[in-house]
Amino acid sequence: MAKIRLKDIAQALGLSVSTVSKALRDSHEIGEDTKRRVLEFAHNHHYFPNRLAKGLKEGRSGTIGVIVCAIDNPFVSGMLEGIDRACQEKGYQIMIMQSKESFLQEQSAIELLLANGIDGLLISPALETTDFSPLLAVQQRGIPVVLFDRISDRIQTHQVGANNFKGAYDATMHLLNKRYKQLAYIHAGTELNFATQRLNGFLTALAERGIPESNYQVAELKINAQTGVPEALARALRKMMRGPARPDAILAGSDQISISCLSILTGMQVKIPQELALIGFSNTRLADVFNPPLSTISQPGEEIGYLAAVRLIGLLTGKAVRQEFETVLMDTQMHIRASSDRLKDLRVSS
Amino acid sequence: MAKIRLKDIAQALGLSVSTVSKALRDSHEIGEDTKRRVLEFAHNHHYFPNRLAKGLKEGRSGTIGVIVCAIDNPFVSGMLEGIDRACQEKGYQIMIMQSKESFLQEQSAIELLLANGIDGLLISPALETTDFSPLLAVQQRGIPVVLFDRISDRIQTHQVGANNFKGAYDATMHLLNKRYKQLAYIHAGTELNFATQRLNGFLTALAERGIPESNYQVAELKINAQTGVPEALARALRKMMRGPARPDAILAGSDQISISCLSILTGMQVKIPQELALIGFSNTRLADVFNPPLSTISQPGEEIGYLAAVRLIGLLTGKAVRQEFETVLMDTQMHIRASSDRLKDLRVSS
DNA sequence: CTGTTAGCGCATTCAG
DNA sequence: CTGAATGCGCTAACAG
Repeated sequence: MAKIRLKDIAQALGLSVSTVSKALRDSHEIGEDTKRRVLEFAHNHHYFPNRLAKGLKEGRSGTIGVIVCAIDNPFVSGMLEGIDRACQEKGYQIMIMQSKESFLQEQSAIELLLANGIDGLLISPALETTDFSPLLAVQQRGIPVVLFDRISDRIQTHQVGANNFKGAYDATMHLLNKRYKQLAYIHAGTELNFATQRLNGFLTALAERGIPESNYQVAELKINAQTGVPEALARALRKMMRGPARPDAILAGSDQISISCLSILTGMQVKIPQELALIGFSNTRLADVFNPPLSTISQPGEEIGYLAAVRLIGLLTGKAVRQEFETVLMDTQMHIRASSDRLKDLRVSS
Repeated sequence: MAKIRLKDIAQALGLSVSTVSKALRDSHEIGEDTKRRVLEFAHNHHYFPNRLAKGLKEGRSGTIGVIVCAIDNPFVSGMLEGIDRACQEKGYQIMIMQSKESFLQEQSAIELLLANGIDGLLISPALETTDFSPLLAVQQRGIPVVLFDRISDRIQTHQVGANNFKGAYDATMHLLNKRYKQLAYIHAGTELNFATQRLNGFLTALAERGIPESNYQVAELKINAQTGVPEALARALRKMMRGPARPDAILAGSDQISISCLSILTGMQVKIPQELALIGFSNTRLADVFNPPLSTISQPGEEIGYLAAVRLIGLLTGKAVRQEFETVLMDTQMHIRASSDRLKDLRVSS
């Protein structure tokens, strides 16, 4: 079971290397008979072409670079699963790098991937990233780029993300339909496209229902090196609950905020949903087991990854016409659970 | 910002390709002056050696193959994070494949990785895998293999996993110390090494305390294509709770079983921990937010991944003496929360 | 239909 | 101290 090369097959069968190569690629200029012999021998001896040599020769590597914020984020790993599935189907490899939300790390990831001869780049930009020129440079080198999850209008290419506007809009409408009267939206900075879209969804729903400014509020957490989400959130919630416009329903703008909210409010002895309803953007599969079960708006992570990879591979194989870039917005899903359902009285009666 | 090669540097500086190559590798046979010029030019033009060419030439790829059951399992992605960190430090790339717990998929993953010229293999074998001969074959090809998470004595190599015996032992002692009297251990098949270790930890603790057989039970879930964990578990729990030896404390043998237990028991209106205590092996970070907060035994996933990768890279760089394989068992951590703490009366009083 | 040749980018002999 | 030549395994143009 040693490594077997074209040369070995050629020698064993008394053929030349190039004949074997062509036979394996089913070239028309090789006789059926020879093809059969070669294919059989190759199969029996577990021949696999050396990717390095093939890539070097063909000027392509069959590898796609993937940049995400962090591989151990469950939502991210779901998207990676989708990307992996697409690449598996099409015979591509992936090379994953992490930005850790840092623009600099993202840049060096890009350089490293380029050095490794990736054929295309799949990227979910770091939160820090506002300058998209490195990505434009990648495109100019003839390497297609596709954005997923975190999309941006500062670069022209295929993009696949979630319909955050609609997700927030629907969630807000849900709260209004449940007759909550004093709403709050909590998020962590509107720099990012998706944060803005969610905010707009929230505001649009309120406007459509004619809710006056006195009946809602928006809190933007200031996160930095010293202050993490939980601390900033705890402060904001305390202020909010003691303030004049104490909310009776909160929409949380991110996975971390949603879960921290639940945990902090529980710690503050706030009864959910009796005193305060909570619904949040989150992709956790464990919302059912929370206390109380948490209403969520979730994004189809795996589909986003899958579609983005398919788009990129399309560009790679030149099937797609250039300049016909499209932005796909996948629908989010709303899961109503006890935390935003004032009718149920979670497992007290029943 | 086009692709830049050794040739380009050579031409620009009026040198030969080989001189440039040597200068970049800091060869002693190149003048300091020339080195400086080359290094500066290379840096300014973002030169990176072409990995494919380098690998082809050197007969190594600088790539490590990683096989896991599923990339979107949070525990797995934590280990991948550790692996990635180690590889980042040492300048290796990783190529990740999934077995989906299937022996066959694992085999084809191995073949694909070999075809891609990996220098070493990091594997957490599929649950199905009982035949380790494919891995032995990999070793015989001179490609080092390191097992992580799911270790086995059927192959001789470095192995890094968690001390499952001690984890189960400690958890069982914890339950006994809390004066629970009727214990149950639920797991999903003892084929795997780690399942056996956990079972042994449970039994050893009971034996040391002289608990008679009538005061404990072990339930093994029969999982198959039709029956998933939740269904099998629901059946087992119903039977258990109606049976003669109704337990007052359960130790759950896996992440999925732990969380499903909590959710099913809650659905059955069983009061936790008043009627029944629950502690389980789990790596979720959200145990605090569960209802009630779930006591867990967690494994240091990232460290396991990191250490395994370091071991493998050690073998690759020949630093380690062969035949001196070691098995590292990392300590698990026990997090006591409300679900197994009969003293607290979770957030009724406070 | 099959074989010979050249070259992808790099590291490494071996000459100068 | 520097350069010319060789080959890693493969594909593709060109001969036979």
